[in-house]
Amino acid sequence: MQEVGFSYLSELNEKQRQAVEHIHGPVMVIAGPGSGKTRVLTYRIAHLINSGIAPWNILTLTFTNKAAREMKERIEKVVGQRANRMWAGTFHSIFARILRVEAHLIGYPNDFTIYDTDDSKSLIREITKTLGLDPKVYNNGAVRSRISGAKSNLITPKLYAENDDLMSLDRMNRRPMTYKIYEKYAARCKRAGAMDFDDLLLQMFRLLYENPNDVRTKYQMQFQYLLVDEFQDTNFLQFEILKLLTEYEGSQQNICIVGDDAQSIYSFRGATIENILQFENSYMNVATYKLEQNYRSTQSIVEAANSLIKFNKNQIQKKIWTDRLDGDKIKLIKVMTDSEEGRRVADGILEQKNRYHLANKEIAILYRTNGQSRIFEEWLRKYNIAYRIYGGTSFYQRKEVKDCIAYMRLTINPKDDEALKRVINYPRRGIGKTTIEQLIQIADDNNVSIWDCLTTIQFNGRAKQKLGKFVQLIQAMQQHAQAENAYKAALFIVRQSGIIDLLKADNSIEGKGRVENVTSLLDGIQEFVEDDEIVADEAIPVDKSMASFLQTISLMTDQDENKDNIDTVTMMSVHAAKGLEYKSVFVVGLEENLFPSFMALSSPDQIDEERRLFYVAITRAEQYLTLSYANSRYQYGNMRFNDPSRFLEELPESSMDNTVLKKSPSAGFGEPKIIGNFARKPAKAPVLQIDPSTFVATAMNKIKEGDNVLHLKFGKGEVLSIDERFVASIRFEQLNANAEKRIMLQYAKLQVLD
DNA sequence: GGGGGCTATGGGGGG
DNA sequence: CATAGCCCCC
Repeated sequence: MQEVGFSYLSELNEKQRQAVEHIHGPVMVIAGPGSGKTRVLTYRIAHLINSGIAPWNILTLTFTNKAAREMKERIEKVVGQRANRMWAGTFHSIFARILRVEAHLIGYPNDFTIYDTDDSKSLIREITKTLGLDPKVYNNGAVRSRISGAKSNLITPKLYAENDDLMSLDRMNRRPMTYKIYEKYAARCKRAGAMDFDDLLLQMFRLLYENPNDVRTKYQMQFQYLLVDEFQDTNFLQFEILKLLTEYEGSQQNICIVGDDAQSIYSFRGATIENILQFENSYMNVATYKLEQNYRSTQSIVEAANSLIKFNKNQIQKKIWTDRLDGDKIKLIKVMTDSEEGRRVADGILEQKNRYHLANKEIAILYRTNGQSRIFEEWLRKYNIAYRIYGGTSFYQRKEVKDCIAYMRLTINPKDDEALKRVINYPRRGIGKTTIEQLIQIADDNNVSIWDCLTTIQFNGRAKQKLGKFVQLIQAMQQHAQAENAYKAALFIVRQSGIIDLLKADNSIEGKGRVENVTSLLDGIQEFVEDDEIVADEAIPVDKSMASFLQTISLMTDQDENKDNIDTVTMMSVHAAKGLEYKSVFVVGLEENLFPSFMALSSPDQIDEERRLFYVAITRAEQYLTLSYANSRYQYGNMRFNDPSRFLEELPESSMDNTVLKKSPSAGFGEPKIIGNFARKPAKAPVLQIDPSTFVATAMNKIKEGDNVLHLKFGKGEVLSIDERFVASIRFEQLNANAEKRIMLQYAKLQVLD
């Protein structure tokens, strides 16, 4: 066992220490904001490992992949590299990884496609049409969320049709045939070898449930210790899977859940606060620990949060407190228009940067809806403040990027009908609507995928030749994907499909942006292929296939695109800010109909959720909290007038800064112009002082322990050890002295120095 | 089969 | 306002 450099137990308060040391049996930790929840989780895992539990017997389910990665890095500092053999990730990514090995047992290909929300909706639309239903009544978004809700509650299409409550609600909404769409939708996904996000959970459940003797036992034995973060945002199905993993003859039920009912903000996607409330009833002898001391925020902020959350009906009783009496009171910016709000917030940021010497990355602007980002973007650009927007229409949702990805999906899984429909006639190759509709019909009649139709049925006339050429194109792509790495295969796809030529023909600014986006996608794949650093589990062979790339990008969360080393102001939705903290936070758009959202106004439960969301927003702030609202703003083309948010009145007078703000110092800027639609690329790795032209990579068999090496990304370092799989542990000068990077020599960009 | 232009409609949060 | 879907015309 590796010597521990310091005693982690001494870094914990009494309650935290108890939660860390209680390693056997079910444990529930109720953790208020900033109460050291992450610290408890990481030290608990470190403690498990130091107690002799094998890392690969530990499964940690987090809310983002980034959170999992950071947790591993922190644990590594305490117990050393073996920490990397533990399993940690989101529910979706861990289950996807397991299903990639086991899916054939439940009738899916191991190379299954993951359907995103758009794929699901377009499939639902198609089914609605073939059933002869009115697509306006059967709104695909509404139907999708019904199906999603059913799946999240383990309701099969058959059970759905037998469920009076569900059926009568559908009748009330004039959508009585929803159950039929659900049935067809499930069959079509299966036929396409595709899983939607809910399926990653549902099929994982099926896998365990239907294979009780072998597979279920295997994973029960594997995951002896379970930790679940943000438990308040799990749904019924997720809890059922956890139960399957922990409930068996002789189980010690070593499950530790961490959460805060006051921060439950995902009921719209099926999360139920019931899970946290029912946990104590689901297991025998649950030990509960409440973490109530807030180490993050100052008095004003904690007081405001406490006062606010009291307006909610139901909650687990707790008293959040802080001993940080320093810090400013909460400022409120009141303005007439949304544009003015943008300017005043930018002013505020500039002022804080000057007065308190804040770095950009210590500041965040949080909003209720992603659409609000544009105005702040304009003003920050005007003020030359570097910013980064998370979420919203992300890079991978851009049309040109999705088109390329659809070809890749089709190459990996030709049964993927949604991908096929997207590209069969893009770029144009003379396969028209009629032909495609016929194809869909034939596929449906024979209950096979469209691809199977294309390759088995003889067509006549014009269509025959055109369809034949398309099949040949995809087959050529498949051959390249087999023979070459993901980058080269992607390059072939982008060129041979004709996409890149088509985009290059458009010389407008937008057109150039699209070409740039495709280039960025290719760069991203190359980076994926060439990356020599191991960040995931050592136990699992590194998979650099195109299928692996596709899985990675479809399960990325908004926070996962974060590159910490870039000094930018963060802009994101409050939902996306969950779990994060900033020295200074601006929560903007505090108006009725916006925050709380107009969608929530009719239901007290939904207002409570909006309030919890606001609670999450203000508790992200460590030291400076600024709130703002505008009397009027443009929404969907119209000027709207809204009252200040009711939540503002729920904050205590004593926390608020009531001094009248001086007129903004920068009133000379005038109204911002709307600047063109710039392509937003994923952030590149930071620039290093290494000259690539003099860099010569050393062959892997020439690198040995004790060598001083130069790495293109991490700079100078020393090779500490090399294991049997040619993974080198290297300590880099410019990184934290405790952090060792594990570099795969097979892909390494290392130069041995004399 | 392809393209252009018009209209209706949505309108939130995300793995 | 943005966009999807539709109709109509070539």
